[in-house]
Amino acid sequence: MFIKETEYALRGLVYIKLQNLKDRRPGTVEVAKEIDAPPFFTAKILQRLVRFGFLESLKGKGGGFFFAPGKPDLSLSKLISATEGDRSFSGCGFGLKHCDKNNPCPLHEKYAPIRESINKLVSEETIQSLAEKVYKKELSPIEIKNKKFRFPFVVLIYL
Amino acid sequence: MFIKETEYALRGLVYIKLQNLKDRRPGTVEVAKEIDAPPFFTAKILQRLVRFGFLESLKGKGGGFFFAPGKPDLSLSKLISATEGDRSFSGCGFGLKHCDKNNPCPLHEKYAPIRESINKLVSEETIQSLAEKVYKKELSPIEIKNKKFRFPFVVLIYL
DNA sequence: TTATTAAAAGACAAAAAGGTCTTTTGGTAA
DNA sequence: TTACCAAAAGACCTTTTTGTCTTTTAATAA
Repeated sequence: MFIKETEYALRGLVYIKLQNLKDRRPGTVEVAKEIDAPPFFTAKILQRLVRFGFLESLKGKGGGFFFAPGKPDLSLSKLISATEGDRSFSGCGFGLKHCDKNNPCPLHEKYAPIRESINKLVSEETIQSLAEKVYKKELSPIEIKNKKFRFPFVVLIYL
Repeated sequence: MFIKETEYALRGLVYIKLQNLKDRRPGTVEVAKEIDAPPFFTAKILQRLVRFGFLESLKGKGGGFFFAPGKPDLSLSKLISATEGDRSFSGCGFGLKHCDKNNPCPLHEKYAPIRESINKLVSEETIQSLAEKVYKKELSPIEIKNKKFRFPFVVLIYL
């Protein structure tokens, strides 16, 4: 499971990109509300993402967050590495420090292909590609605990 | 990524079962050393596993931990549910509270099959089946930070 | 240039995870 | 029955994660 920061970052970025596609620049309060995350915490996380260089921001009236037009897409893999640190993607698929074909753990044989699928997924998919998918579909709002959300709760690949 | 408790539990249980196969009942100190985990913390975790009913223990001289002979195998899935709580296996493959065929997140289509493989793996494999694999192979010791380990560092399925 | 808006910065606090240690309890063997 | 051994119980501590809030800085519009 990802830590919350990764979860909120992932959801937040996809939401921001989705709004960008509609020529909008959402702010922290809007983002937090739409992705169902704590507002102040969301603000802090978005700040970090800006410092990472993943995202641009503008202060003042009409300000908000947006992706720089020229930049290449941000893969999930890069985002996850940034927010999760060494926790994730530590060589072997299991988080084992020392597990490979020569020193396999008893799960190695069966998990290796799964691991590869995951690697493929997170390196091929990007924040932008996910936002595009949502943009094209325009999902109907769903209700959770008396709140309505139109934005899909993207993304917590966990186990 | 699993929390440490799950990681140590998984490794510890497989190690204990492996020793049981050799008619031994290892104690906390031995287990901790072999799986490279903090001794006191390992003790606490093994205690919890006994309370869960996954494992038996015997106090006093010659005491230690062992699996009750009659009992059915313990699937990884059951163990993980116990140690991780609601964190894991929350319906949808992504940890999304509300994501399915009808309300898919933009990753749903590509992650669903991965998720299924993982579910299959953790429900089919058991502590005992993993221990058997190790038992039959008797892996050569590997060296990590000037320490030698013969027991494979099982199991931290993470992303 | 002033008022307003919104992000940046950073202090602070609460909760959860990770880890340590001491005391108690229940066995074993001599 | 005594000495000893090893797990059980639980108090306690540290670190990390999660979350809140205030102050500062920068941009915009009037």
